[in-house]
Amino acid sequence: MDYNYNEIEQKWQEWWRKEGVYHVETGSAKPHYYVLDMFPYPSGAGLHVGHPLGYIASDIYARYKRLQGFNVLHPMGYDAYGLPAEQYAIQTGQHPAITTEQNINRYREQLDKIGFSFDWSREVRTCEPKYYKWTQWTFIQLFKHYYDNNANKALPISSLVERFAKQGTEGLDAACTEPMTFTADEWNSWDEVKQQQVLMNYRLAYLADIPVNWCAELGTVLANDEVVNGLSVRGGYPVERKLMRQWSLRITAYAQRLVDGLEQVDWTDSLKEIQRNWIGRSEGAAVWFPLADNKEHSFEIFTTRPDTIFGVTFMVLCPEHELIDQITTPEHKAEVEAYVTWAKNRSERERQAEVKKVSGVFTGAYAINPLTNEKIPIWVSEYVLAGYGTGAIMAVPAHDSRDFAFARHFNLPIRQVVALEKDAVSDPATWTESMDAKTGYSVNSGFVTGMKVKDAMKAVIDKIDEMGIGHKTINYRLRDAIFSRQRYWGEPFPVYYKNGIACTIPEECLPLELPEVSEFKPTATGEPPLGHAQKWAWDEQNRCVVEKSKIDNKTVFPLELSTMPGFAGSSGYYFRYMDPHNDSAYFSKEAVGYWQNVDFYVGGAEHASGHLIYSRFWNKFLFDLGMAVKEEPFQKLINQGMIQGRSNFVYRSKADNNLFISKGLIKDMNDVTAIHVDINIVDNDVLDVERFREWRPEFKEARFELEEGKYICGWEVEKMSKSMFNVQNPDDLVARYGADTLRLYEMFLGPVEQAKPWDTNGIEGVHRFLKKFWKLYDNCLNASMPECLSADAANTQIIKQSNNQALKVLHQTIKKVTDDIERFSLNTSVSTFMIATNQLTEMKCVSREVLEPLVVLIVPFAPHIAEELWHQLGHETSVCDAQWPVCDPQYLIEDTVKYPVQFNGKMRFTIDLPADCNQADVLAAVKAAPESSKWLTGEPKKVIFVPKKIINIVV
RNA sequence: GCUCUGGUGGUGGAAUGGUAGACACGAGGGACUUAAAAUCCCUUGCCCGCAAGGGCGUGUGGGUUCAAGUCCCACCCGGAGUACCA
Repeated sequence: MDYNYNEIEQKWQEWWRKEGVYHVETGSAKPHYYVLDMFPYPSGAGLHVGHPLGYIASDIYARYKRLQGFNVLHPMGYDAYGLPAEQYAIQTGQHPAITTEQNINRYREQLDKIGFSFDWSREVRTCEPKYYKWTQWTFIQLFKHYYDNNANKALPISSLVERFAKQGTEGLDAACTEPMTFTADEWNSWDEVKQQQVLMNYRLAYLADIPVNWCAELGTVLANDEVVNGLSVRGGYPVERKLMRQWSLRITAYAQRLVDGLEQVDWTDSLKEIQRNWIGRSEGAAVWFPLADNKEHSFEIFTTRPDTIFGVTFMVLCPEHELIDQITTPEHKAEVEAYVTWAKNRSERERQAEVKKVSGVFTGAYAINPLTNEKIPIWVSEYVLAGYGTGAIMAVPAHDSRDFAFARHFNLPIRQVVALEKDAVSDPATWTESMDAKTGYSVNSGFVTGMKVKDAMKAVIDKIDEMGIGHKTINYRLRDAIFSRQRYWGEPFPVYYKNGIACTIPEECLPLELPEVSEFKPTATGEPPLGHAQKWAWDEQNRCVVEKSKIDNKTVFPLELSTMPGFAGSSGYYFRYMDPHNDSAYFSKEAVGYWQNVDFYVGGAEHASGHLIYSRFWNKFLFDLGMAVKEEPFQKLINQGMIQGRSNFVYRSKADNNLFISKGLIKDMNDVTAIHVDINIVDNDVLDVERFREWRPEFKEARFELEEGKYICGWEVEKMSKSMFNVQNPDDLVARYGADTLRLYEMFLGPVEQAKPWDTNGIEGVHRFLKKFWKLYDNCLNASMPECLSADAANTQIIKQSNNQALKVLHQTIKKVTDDIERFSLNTSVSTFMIATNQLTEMKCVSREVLEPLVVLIVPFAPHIAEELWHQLGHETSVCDAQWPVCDPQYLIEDTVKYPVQFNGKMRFTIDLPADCNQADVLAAVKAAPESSKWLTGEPKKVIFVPKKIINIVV
């Protein structure tokens, strides 16, 4: 019987569904294991071959764990809110919910064909009210909590209110936007509006004025990558930096815990490094510098190099700094204002793209160095960022490369205060770059001169502390997360405004459902799309959403018009899978108590600094509330590499527009134009010329210069995109080769974690392998298995002997495949299966003792063929519940070792020797070998012998 | 600029300091076939050589080691991310 993959795969997919083979129960005597994929955004383009790469890897692991006896949670869902559906809605009027539903159905169809072991009864969609109810609920909790640095956790706002009423800010150490000090009397004297304003300073979800890219023409805020040269990508309208009142999450309160938590998780060092860099913890000092003209006033700077304070030759403020207006002298006013206006309107992207262009302006004002009493000029420049530290720096051009570039550009003095050796001082005028390293000794530095850099840092901090002008401090580059979007297709905020005060709707009234709108665009007055909703006001008495016309600001109030960003719904979705249908809680105590956290998480590296930070923050907050039981959500994590496209090209003659020249025949690339050609009409770089002529009307009359009867295309690795005609759809491959082949091939392509170009050129080989694998079983199943097992007496000895060899192959395979899965080297396990199959075929193995465990080994990789063969071998229950075979080392023992013999580290020949040889035996054998005479004359200088590995003779 | 990551045959890749190129693809040759498909067998890193054999070889240049694709230093090139982070 032939390997009829289409029939087999369909049959078992249906059977698995019917039998509920992948249904998972919470709470079982078995050990639990949670395998999660980053859920996809269901785009209109459908699934491409890059998505399944990670899903297949995690499915292999999930199935492997199940075969080892674990109760495995392996769910899937959709990150269903997002911009593309909304953009499509604006263009066509089609409701994003409809588009999203269609796309989800398409994704599901594609996923189903690949044979994943997902428990679909646990599916979540972030855009469904019963799901986003809990996103909104979490937001309300964030709103109702603040971060107490002494308790080192989130605490209820109500306890903060009590504290303020009793003792004001006395003894309070809490995360906040602006530091505040007030007494209990002051607090109690304030009206509700003022009190609420103060509380907003502490809430973990808070409103603040944030600079955003505002495009008046589009009536919306744009992301950095939607702005180029100050114009919107869409439409080319002007974009300005504007302060807007936005919801933010005080993720910075958790910065230290986010750094510390990395110690507990099993992630790659590079990923941890990315996160550490993103959080950007840096130790340094805050120092107050008084103004020269008004010594009563001073401003705060942050520096990581307090030891270099004797080398300060100028100060720099960011263009947003509030001090600029006050200190700029009249003669510099015009120039400074012009610069500030220009710099403020530049996007962050622009500022960063032009690193090497130095710009800035002198304010005319001076500060006093508190340690030297020197008068130093104050400049303004965009290289100092408002969002980091205090937005002001002390510039030490000799020891900071950016300060150095600035000083050179504006001819400011440069003074060396650190040297590698105590007397190795040179003239900075001769330098080509600054000396940034934190090594060496302080020079020209008053009381720290001669100290090591590290000691000088400490000495300066102690000194400024003593003088009361500064202190040691820690800064993080992590910023609070802006949580408002001026969009339609997202979670509504459960917030209404009572005389300007933000109030959350009662938790019992959740979810607050996304209202219908007449248009998905912003309103004419620049309000977000929810401004179009007629029924979008909160009736406090009746606790329901009512018509906007009923707003009286007494009992009916306006609702928030912004919606939440994409990361809102994806930050805690892994909890919901544990208990997806719970209507009374986010998830039950029992469910989280059983599953704990995600054991193994697979997803793209592009989420290294976004999703993975937000999720960890979300989890820690829920941990503080006593809901999550683990501080870290994702115990082990791997990133699947990006799949790049492999484009094909045809070459059109510049002299003749209908003539296409095969790649090998082109003499000069300048004579031809390379044109992208659809990879679906190219096979192993050979163009199907007939299909090419049909492909597009302009190629109908195409003529070809062929080499050996073939048109050979060129190729290049590029991004996978429609415009380059290099998109590969998994369905086509499943139809042509079957899901098992696709699964194996995606793994065979290379290490899961590495980026690689997609190329179907090798898929035939994997498909051939499955055919061979099938044949290995088909041969003996046709010959009727039982007879193969119990051969008559005359053959027993022969069968036993060949069986021993086959068992050795089996156990080698068990060992290798198990090890490979454990270290996610899935490409090499596929090779191992190929080797085993070739060897067993050659041995004509017919032993059930060998072939049955082998079927179980391949289940994670190729579940369909495995289930079919399992049943053909006489089983009635699913192979998914079989037992993972265990390697028996007795079959792996080798009697002889093939020793490579090296002379001076160069391999010259090999020699077969008994495994228990010692160095003397091996050396004697080598000396006796005829090949040695060429290399060995006289006694060896030295012999290195590594038992069972190698012998190296130094002559 | 910064961060991460990669660089091995014609291609994808293998090799946990110990025989570089496993396993595949492609290519070439052959068997089977009326033919094709399918299948099977052989060859296939580069150079010299009829061969035996030898030399070279993991981006480049150094270094450590009996031994380096693997470890260290410097550099070159590609990919991804990015918030000039004081």
